[in-house]
Amino acid sequence: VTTLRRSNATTIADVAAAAGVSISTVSRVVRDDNDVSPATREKVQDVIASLGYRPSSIARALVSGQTQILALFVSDLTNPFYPQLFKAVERAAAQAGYAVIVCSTDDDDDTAAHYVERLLQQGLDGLIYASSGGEEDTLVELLGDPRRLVFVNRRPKVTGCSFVVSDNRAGSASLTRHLLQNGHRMIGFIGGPSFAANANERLDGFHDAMREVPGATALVSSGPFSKDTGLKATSNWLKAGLPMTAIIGVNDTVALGAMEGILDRGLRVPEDMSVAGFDNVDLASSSVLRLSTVAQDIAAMGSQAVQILLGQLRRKDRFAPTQVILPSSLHLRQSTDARRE
Amino acid sequence: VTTLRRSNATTIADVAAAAGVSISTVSRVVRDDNDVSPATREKVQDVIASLGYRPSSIARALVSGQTQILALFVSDLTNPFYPQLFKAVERAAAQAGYAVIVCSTDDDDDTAAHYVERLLQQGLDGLIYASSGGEEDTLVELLGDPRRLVFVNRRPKVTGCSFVVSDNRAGSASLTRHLLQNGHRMIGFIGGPSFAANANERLDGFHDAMREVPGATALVSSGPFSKDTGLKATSNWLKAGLPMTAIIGVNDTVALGAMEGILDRGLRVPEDMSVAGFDNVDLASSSVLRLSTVAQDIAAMGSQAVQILLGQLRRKDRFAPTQVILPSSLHLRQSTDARRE
DNA sequence: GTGAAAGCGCTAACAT
DNA sequence: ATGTTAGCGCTTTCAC
Repeated sequence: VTTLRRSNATTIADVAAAAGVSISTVSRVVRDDNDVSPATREKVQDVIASLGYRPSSIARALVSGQTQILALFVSDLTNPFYPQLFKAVERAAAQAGYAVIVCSTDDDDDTAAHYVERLLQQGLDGLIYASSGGEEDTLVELLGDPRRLVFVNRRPKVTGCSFVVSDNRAGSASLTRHLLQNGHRMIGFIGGPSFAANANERLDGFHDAMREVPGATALVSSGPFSKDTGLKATSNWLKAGLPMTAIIGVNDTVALGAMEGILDRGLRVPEDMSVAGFDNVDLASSSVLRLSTVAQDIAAMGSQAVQILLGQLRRKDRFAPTQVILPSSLHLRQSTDARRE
Repeated sequence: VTTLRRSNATTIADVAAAAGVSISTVSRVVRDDNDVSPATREKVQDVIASLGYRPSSIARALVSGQTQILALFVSDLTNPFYPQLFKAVERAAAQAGYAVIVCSTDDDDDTAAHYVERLLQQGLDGLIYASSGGEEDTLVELLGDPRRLVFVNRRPKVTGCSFVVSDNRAGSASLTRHLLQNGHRMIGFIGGPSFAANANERLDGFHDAMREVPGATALVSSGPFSKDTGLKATSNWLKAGLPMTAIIGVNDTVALGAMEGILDRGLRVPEDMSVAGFDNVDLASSSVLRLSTVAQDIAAMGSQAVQILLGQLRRKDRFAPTQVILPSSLHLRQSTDARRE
């Protein structure tokens, strides 16, 4: 019985035949394995080159269980934070010979779970989860091994997993302190969804700083990580006649929405209202925004996540999670230039 | 010889054993194949459910040659056009059971070629190329079959391939005509790199419209699709004292850069200078920009590309490329509100 | 140093 | 309607 389903690609058998050696020898050469005599090695390599042979990762995956594929879970690539993260992840992954599949979860647990199941079936080596929120245990359980997983950006509730996050609380506190020092006494904080640890930490930092100044009033609103959340919270506050003089968005996108709300109302930034955000997205430094923000080292976050993940995948002995907290830094720009006093 | 490399996953053999049927019967049930008696089918399905069996895509791929993996090539995910495109592609792909690998080419042919080689080795069913530029023939050759490829966003130079692009020339012309009607007589066009067909088409459309008005003066500059290109071109023109009253960016990012250049110079948009772009990126509608722009139907572009690609992959008979040109539409906002006369 | 052969988990003839 | 068997392209014992 001859199967005609053959693809046009050269196989290891072709190489072996052409080189007059056995398949195993070719395999050894390809994998840089043990002793192969220099002579045969060279001959095989020549044949490989002339035939343009490339080992099939699929066949390899079937026997090794490794696909050289990583997944990056994000909530929404439309938030400019994620493309920047992706670039860092992609670079590090590509360098190690891994491809990366991007999955948008929209911060929905079911969506994430479905993706994981499908990817597991398709054969995925590891997962970088940038938008953790709810059912992390389910996730770990599905994945079957904490080694295959690194959380990024949002600190997970589950223990025993590796993660790379920013020092959100301290960053937020230092931003808030800056505003307080500039004389602001009523500051609005537009937070994120309650399941997002980074949002909570930033809110905590905000309160930390506000509590240090007697008489300072904190306004807090929250919603999804979107422009609209910033816009609506700001409009509501403004409509209600609340006399705050500064607004902090839980990220730059929310801060942008806040700016829109301010401008739509005919007010100016920073003369009438200071605005600040988080992430230091590319856009923040633009002359059209000049947005003060707490910068995260997104590139480090991405590349470290990959390094940690690949390290865990490699090591077969017992596993200890790596948990890193990256320092954040305050970038002050014109959106918080005005002084109150 | 017993291999102990077994992964913890349930295999088709486990199911067969547990259900007391042969492997092929299980395979038939899984694939919804021909006649299996309702009784056995149900029994097998029960066992599958209770064992949590999931067929290995890798093993499947080895025999079928299909991995259910698509790739999306973009130049730079940091340009907000691409995340929007990705979302459309991802949705359509996921619906059909495909995962999508994103690759950033930075508009570099070598990078793209390397990615293709690696992906081919890893087993990739099809490719959506959103940032075509140079060596398309090499690409098609590498891929081995035009069926596996759909160009998007930029029309390829090679013939015989499917693509989905926007009606860039007409869109650009209608935008330009609008500016001319508003009294602008010296208009700057900041274009993209020469290898990008969409940039060239937009420039052509600009010239089409400008030529219709005697005495209208066209200023043209170009560079990569980046904010910086817009910023620099604008600064140069302004510094040179050129009396243009409107600037068109080849995309919204370039237009944003132009805005920055104008603001940095202490000028206002639109009072001193009208600005317009292309793509209608989410940010364009923001109150901080209110950028007039030629909108592309990005969602349609992405989903149609996937449909076409999957259709081509499915059909094994002879192949005829599908080439679609999506209409673009003018979105006028405040950035072009000022009238000259 | 090299080869033979088993097997990774599945699909697809080919029997029955 | 169901089972048997031969691969898919590779890695990996195990012999020699």
